[in-house]
Amino acid sequence: MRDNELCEIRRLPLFRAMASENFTALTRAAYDQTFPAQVRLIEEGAAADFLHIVVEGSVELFAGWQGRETTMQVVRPVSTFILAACMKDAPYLMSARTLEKTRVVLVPSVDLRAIFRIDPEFALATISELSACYRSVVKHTKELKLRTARERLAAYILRQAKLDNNGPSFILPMEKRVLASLIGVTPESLSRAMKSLQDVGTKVDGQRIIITDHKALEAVACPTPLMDDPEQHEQGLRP
Amino acid sequence: MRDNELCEIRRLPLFRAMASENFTALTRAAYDQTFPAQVRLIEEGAAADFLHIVVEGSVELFAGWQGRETTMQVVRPVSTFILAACMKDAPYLMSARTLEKTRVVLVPSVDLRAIFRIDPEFALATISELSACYRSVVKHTKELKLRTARERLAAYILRQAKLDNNGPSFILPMEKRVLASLIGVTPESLSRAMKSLQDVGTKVDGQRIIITDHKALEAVACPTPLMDDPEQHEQGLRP
DNA sequence: CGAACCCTTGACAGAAATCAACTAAGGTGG
DNA sequence: CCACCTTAGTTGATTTCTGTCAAGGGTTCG
Repeated sequence: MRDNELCEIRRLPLFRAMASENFTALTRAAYDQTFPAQVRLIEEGAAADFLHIVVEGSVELFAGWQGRETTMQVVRPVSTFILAACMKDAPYLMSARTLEKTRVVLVPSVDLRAIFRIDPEFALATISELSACYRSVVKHTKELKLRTARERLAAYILRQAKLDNNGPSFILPMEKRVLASLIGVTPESLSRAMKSLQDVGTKVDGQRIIITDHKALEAVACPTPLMDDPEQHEQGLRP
Repeated sequence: MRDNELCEIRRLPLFRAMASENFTALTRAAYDQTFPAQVRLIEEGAAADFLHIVVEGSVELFAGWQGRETTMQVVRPVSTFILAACMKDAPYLMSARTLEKTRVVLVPSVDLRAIFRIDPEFALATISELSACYRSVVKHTKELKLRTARERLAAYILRQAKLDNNGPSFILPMEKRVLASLIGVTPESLSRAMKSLQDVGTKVDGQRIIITDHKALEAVACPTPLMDDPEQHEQGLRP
């Protein structure tokens, strides 16, 4: 594994405080790999053998049932995913696939579980990370149950703009059909929702979203920290 | 606090393995209280001062936004709730109210955070508990996005019957309007969904649900461990 | 150049919310 | 003990929203 990545991983909240020798032990057993787009990394129901860390690219977490499929989360660098399954040694609840060319570091979950038993700092960091993950899903669920499709889209746009330095425009970080599934609608419905937001301060030009009237958009989304503020782990660490 | 409750709390996975003196320290600072029905225990957005443990009765976790409201979870004895907010010292994402006369034990979250720093066993148990909480919400979210209202109701009925010794009938453990909100529909829609399930092996008599054709109901719900199996913490500890 | 694939648009169907009325059950106070 | 009131639940009529199906434009990639 390249030193470069090791440093970035080490900087993650999850690994920042642990003892050096334990970090070394963890990453010695780990390996990193680069995948092309649309590669399945994880199949839901399988045993949780590896903690995954996205170093470059992006990964879609999704779930299926009876021929239906839905996007649960999109993970960007540098972040981990499926920590909970690893910690409980339980089957993955979600599948994962790369959305683009993606570099992933895989840490064997047996090593993880061994090390959080001997490194209190790592155990504390794990608690913090899991709490953040939990709170993220709760926010996602609240949004699904409390906001309409149009409101969810408006809120997403405001969140994404904020992450992108709060500029007046940004490029969607995923395909629209993935975004549609993430916010819980069909691509057709997303398309119509986008259109309907053009009356309230939004312009769409391909993958670019332009906010022309921030106040008007906020009037639709009514953002609140209890649904819209990202948990610390969510945006990942930018290089 | 009564010895009786102390024992039950001590038996919880979260507290089972920790050192005795730490458990004593935790519970010395704690106090227990009994509330009538419909009392607000927690307001979303408030600081997470106490870990709550339901000892008797039941508590509804719910969230609101813009005048709308939705039930996120119903907690029954003996279980904890809002652990994640306590661990991160972050604002509660959900409100809580008693559904009936309920006895709750309150553990100051400062003490919690102090003790998981010095008691590795407690830290490990916390990791396990948080992972289970995370996985529960993921399952709830998957269900909302992948199943229709009718399918969610069918799945709920099968899960609840299983918890109730897999008998041919059971009593709904909450009011129907609360169940409706939990599965993400209006009370009117729940009522119609119940009716529509009468064609596929279900009978309803007030609060009692009778399963007359388990196979037929399963054909609607298509239960899968990845959505329908409870995480260990969910059903609580029965006395 | 053709073949996918993504996105959009339109027409339609289906699901669920809303609004309103009515029943039934439980609790309160006379 | 009964009349009254409140509230949960049901049912029907209607509207709104979202999904489905089908078609067409535009892009990318082999």
